[in-house]
Amino acid sequence: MRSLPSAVMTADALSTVRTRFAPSPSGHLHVGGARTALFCWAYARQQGGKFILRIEDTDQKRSSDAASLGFLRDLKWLGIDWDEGPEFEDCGGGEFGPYFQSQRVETYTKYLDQLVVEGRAYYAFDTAEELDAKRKAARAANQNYRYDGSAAMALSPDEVQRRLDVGEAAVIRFKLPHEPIVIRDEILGEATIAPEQLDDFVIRKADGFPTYHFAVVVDDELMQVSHVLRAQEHFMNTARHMVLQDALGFRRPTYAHLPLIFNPDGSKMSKRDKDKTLRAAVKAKGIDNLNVVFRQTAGIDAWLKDKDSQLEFDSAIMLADDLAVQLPEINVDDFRRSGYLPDVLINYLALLGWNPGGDVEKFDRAYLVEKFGFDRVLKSPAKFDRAKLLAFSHDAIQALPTEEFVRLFRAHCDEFHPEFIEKLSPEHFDLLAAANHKRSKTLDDQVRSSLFFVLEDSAIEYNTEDKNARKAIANGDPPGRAHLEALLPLLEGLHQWDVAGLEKAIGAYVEAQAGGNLGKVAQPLRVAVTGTTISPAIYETLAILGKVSTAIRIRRCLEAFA
RNA sequence: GACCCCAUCGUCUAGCCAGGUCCAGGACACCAGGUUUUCAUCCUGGUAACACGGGUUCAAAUCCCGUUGGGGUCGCCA
Repeated sequence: MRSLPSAVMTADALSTVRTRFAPSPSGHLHVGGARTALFCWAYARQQGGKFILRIEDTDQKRSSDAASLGFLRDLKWLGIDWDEGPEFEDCGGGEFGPYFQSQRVETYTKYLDQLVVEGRAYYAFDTAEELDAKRKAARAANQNYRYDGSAAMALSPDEVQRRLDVGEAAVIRFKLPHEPIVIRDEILGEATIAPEQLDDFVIRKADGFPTYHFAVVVDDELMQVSHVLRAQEHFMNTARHMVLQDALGFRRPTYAHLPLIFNPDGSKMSKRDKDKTLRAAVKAKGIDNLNVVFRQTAGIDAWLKDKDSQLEFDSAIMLADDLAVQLPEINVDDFRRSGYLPDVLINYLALLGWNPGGDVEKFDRAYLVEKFGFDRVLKSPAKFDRAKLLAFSHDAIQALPTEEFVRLFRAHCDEFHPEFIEKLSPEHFDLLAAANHKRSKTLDDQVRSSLFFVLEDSAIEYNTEDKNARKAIANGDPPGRAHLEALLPLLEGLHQWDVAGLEKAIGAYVEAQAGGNLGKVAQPLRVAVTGTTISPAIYETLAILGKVSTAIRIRRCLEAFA
């Protein structure tokens, strides 16, 4: 270990790198949060420091334990492990806890009291309604609203105490100093904020909890956070945090504000986007066409009207199914369900707002850890491009050895599509997985087209109007229909029902009756067993399906197209 | 509206800080052709950007100023 030059050891410098990811536990981990966590983690790992996870649950209205657990799993799935924080599997713990802000209220109160005693903060008794009215009035008059603390500060200490004693609701506000505030940011550079741009902001809510600004500042100090990496929407907040640090005599961490991640249409990528999609679909279809379950669900009207309200996860899935709309993937968990590999998501996310320079864009965690630096983080927002993510996924899936793909596909089905595990023998499942490998872009994208394997024979539908199906069955000389009729007894008499046996038998038929053109025979077969022209290679498809189902489906198909 | 930040192909971006090697490179998407028993791949080729206007300079995508455009913030949310 070499020692640092003494010049670096200023009062503000924290010698050990400690980064933190500090989400509020509302809902799942979304991709923006995941990227912030990723960069925090990568920087800590690179510097041999610590990565801390802290749960910012100071909003009693929103917090829920189940939600906070959900994204711990998401983080682990991405391969982002934390040294300190909530204990989960082999992560968490640490000597600077508790890591849930709701359990640190006493600590905040101590510092809050200190500021009040020192005259740097004061009680204020305005109601939310009063403030709201003033804000609206200011806006109507085209004026900037700033809180006027003169009335609150004019209150004598005795008067304040008396009103507190009778239980009047009060917040504590920070008395903003009058000097300009210079924000230094590793990514954005320097910005000077005039004190008039800020006002005496609330640091303790009426319910006794600190506001975000206060809790962040206290915790970052106490947890010895050296580097704060967070989304750019917090840039202005930095000024508030800095004046609080000064008032409290705290050290100043290094700040780095990350560019935002947008939807392709330029709107901010939000967890509300799913509900937005659903509302639009409901409105387009008309509420009367909704499934009765939903029409009768209490609150569906309120949900339709309130842009901020969110449906429960299961309800959203059901409604999307009912409306036949695809919900946008927003959360890490959504991408997991969609069959993306964690390494792929990590790689793509890392490229949003950062890159290692040159033409390199495929890399793993180790490379990110080695190369990550604030100097290569972009300043402007990036749009999330699902097509590019899909392309990355495709490459990664194709690079997998087939045995590995089979293993991952089985794990994916275990969790999300158990019917494939239940209805197929282990051997046939493996054959299906292997047959799907080279057609797959994700672990999930061939599930829909493979459904015919697990459906009842009678559930296969033949759409005689379908152009491709008609072409396969009715066209040609002889037409596909004739091939099916000829093949039926041949297949029913086949003893070796596996890929090799089928290839031999059908291959021979093709040579003799279809001029060696496999497509002439494979396509009718495909339509017969799937109802569509889409399936894995035909021999694999038939081998997995089995002789009985194949024969039944060929008969049904011939009837349908008769 | 006020303040702060930003600005290269449709998208993510390299190049900019240390001006010339950039009539701007890569990837995704798109288009055309080819391979393939379907689908999906795969191969080859192509279209496509320095927001605009002024400066500085022998020379500007790169430096400066302005305009325009985009974003963020302005909560007892975080």
